[in-house]
Amino acid sequence: MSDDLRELPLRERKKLRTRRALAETALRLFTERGYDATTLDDLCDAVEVSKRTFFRNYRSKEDVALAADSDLWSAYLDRVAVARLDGPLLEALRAALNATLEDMDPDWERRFLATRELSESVPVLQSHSLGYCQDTTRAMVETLAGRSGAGVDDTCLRLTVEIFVASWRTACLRWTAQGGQGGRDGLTDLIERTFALIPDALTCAA
Amino acid sequence: MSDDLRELPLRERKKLRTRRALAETALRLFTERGYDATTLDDLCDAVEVSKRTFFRNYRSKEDVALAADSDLWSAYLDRVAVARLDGPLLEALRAALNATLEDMDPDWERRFLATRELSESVPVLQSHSLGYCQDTTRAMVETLAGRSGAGVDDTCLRLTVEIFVASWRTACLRWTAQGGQGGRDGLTDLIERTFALIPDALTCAA
DNA sequence: GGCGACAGTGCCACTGAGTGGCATTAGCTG
DNA sequence: CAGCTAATGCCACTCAGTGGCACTGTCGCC
Repeated sequence: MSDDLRELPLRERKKLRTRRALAETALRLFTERGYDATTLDDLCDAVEVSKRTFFRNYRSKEDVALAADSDLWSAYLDRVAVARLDGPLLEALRAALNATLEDMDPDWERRFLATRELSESVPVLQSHSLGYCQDTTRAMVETLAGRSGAGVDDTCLRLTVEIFVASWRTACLRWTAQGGQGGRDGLTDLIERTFALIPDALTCAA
Repeated sequence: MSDDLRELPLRERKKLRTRRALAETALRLFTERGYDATTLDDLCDAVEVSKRTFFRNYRSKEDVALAADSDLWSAYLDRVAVARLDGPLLEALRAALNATLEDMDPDWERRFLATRELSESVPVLQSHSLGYCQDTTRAMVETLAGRSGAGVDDTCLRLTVEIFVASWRTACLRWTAQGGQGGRDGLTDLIERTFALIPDALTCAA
């Protein structure tokens, strides 16, 4: 994931730099001044880019705020697409998630925590973030269904993926509430414990 | 739920009528012309209301499109708040959902199906709709946690509710894909079958 | 090394969602 | 009928997001 490759054409390098500066500065401004209180003009001013350029890099104000989320999901999808995935699906998906988390850029963790905190406190970001989860779910179901042929019940497959994502979000929520305690390992740990709770969750009494 | 009560003060009646006209017309226009292609000015023109009045009734363009969703969730929350809920929580939540569905206004079913179809095809509505689910989840966890004291593990409780919502959405997705086949009973049926699939979903192989 | 092609950018004008303020209307009350 | 107040209409404004066009820095080619 650490693609600091200076071996790109100069144009690509510049563009990538701009992309990163936008995401980085956006996260800082949104956190410092608040999401609504920060206009895109403010952001573009700070990065010294025109608004038009912003929209060539990100589709919306929400998108740039959730860049760290997006990075994770796209890395995860890539991995699932090529991974072997043997044994119980739910377990395999979790293993792939752990592997993806370990492979993320060292700086990603900090950005991700800030993004999660922001997302918790801004409803529109929350919704948008859930939209990402949904898109990822859909893509995963397609990938997995295509791979195992028509042998697997579609509803069952979808349900598995939905439960996977629900567990991830539950773990993630707690991690964020703890201020990202334990860093990446802490998160992995919470994921493991949350998944272990699933059987209890199905049977626990009111 | 069928609150066609003509026994309200005249002012309230008018306001309610406007609210309903907005939701009804919005659903029709969004379906006929497309969500993006319909501006709020178009809608307000059709209902003969000022845009200012629209925003006194609904918080956003997405809100009015998802009014049927909102109706369901708010009715469901009301029920969960007063229901008895004995036995396994997941089962109790499902029973409460069935009961809520049965109690919905006769016309609600049609509106809901149209809303679901719209939501499937418009990303921003999809996200917003997921936001509703999330808000409902949060509210339910609070209600349930408050009721059973500190005896229940918070993470486990949340996980249960998340799995409940995930199952509902999976059932709902299929119902919508089938064009609402079987109406309300068909939906209830799908819900039952989807919930029955949960154990399989946890163990099914890749 | 100069030169054309072209991706990426800046600038400008525009649409449409959403808000605040204030005057006006219409329903309620005595 | 007169007075109160909630609801509405109207107007002006901010800001997200888009389309068009001119410009410039980078790359490839001779």
